[in-house]
Amino acid sequence: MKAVSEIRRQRNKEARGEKTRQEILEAAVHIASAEGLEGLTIGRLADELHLSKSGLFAHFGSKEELQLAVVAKARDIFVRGVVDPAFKSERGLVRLLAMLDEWLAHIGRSVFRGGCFFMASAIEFDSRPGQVRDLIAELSRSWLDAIENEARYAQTLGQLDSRLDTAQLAFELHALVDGANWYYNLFEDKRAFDQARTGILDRLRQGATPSLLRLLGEKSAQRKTTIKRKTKRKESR
Amino acid sequence: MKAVSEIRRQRNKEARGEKTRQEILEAAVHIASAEGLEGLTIGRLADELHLSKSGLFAHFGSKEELQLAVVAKARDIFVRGVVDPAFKSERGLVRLLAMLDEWLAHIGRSVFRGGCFFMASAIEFDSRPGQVRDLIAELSRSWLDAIENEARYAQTLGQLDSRLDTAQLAFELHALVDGANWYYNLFEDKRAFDQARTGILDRLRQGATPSLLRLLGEKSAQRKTTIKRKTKRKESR
DNA sequence: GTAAAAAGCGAACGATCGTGCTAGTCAAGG
DNA sequence: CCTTGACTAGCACGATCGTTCGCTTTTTAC
Repeated sequence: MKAVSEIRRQRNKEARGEKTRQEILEAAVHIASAEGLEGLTIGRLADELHLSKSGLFAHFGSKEELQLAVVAKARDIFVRGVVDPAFKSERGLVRLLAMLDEWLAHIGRSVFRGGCFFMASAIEFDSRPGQVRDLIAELSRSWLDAIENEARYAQTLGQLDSRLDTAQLAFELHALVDGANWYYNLFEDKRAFDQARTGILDRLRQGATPSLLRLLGEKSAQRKTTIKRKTKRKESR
Repeated sequence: MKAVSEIRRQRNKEARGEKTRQEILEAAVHIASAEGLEGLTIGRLADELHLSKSGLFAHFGSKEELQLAVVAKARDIFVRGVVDPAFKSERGLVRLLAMLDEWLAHIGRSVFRGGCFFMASAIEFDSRPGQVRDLIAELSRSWLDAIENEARYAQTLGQLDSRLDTAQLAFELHALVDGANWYYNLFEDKRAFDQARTGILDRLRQGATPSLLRLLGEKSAQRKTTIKRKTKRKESR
């Protein structure tokens, strides 16, 4: 009996409290991406959801708790939209490419109005000590590490030159997506993604072993190498 | 007579109003870099400068005017700290490298607590239409163009391969600095600049003509190419 | 069915936001 | 010396901020 009731309670708890909590966070993460985590205001959020300020507030207890929950929610969305799809690819260089492609596509889908949530909040909080900053840094670090790890695994598979500095590679790949996010959101120009992809493929080609070059050639048959593509100034958003 | 009085008046205007105005902007630009242009508050700014809110406010007339003035001030600082020094180098690839180096050094000096002012405010305002956003976009664009132009000039000098896509190159170089700014401010780790420099030199080497490779070799004699440097996990801040 | 617990609302708090209005200080011109 | 115009302070405004408290409604447990 107790077991059943607890399950019921659990189910119900998720059906009410947790459900609205998730709805709140769903809206909050979008506002926060546009207005910033600090610009995200409880009154505004309550209005948008037709809730009372106090009722909403009770779910979190403080603004910092809300911000932490929003960051966690953003991670969930990132995992579902980027990590999960990419991890369906086989490990190694294919997955590495998938991670970056899914990431770029995720940004291009404009899931958040303010571009990549983590890059925006990283820059917003980098000079603002506290739990929120720590969480953002931790999540950013682990994603950067995931990129590097996949590159290292590609080395063990003989897909990437084993002398390659994978930390350097991960930094550059990340930077290219970073740059695309900046360019796309500031200039509203989707060519950012082409440029990022071109750069990414160049980086990988540069470190690829001969056998792998063929694989890469297939994966991007339509794409010529940088040096052969002169600028085509055609707005394509 | 009229001319003299006007000059005097001008001088005085600069000696009083313009002087405090500059002092205000000096403080404002630093606060804005840490708290964001929106987080920059008039009350806070007035306290810091021991001025009354209304007295300070009168200098600008609206918060948006203040923000615009702050962005303009940030540009001045950027020009003085990055552009001017770099433009002492001879045109072409040397100057291109100087621009990027000065830029990285500028960020590394932590002139602003929140990292590169324009990257921070670009991300803050990219989904916030208005004059401020437009100004930031315009200044960012012209700096990116300046990088590309210098690369193009290097082509005319025969320092860079003429088949190189300079827009792509400028994008990647910018992205590397962008990445360094992100990494440095989030992780407080100066290795970001080494990684960015390594990437930059690799990009330039990649497009360099044979004669230029020697020049580059001198300019970075102590620095090996990426593929030979394995990660040295030594924290160096 | 009833008691307990969870969820949500309304009003109010002190603080601070951006912005006006009024009056006073102060250097410069006639 | 008086006027003028730029500069600054004081005060107050309505709005909104994060947060608290007490109350009502809904849901759950037995």
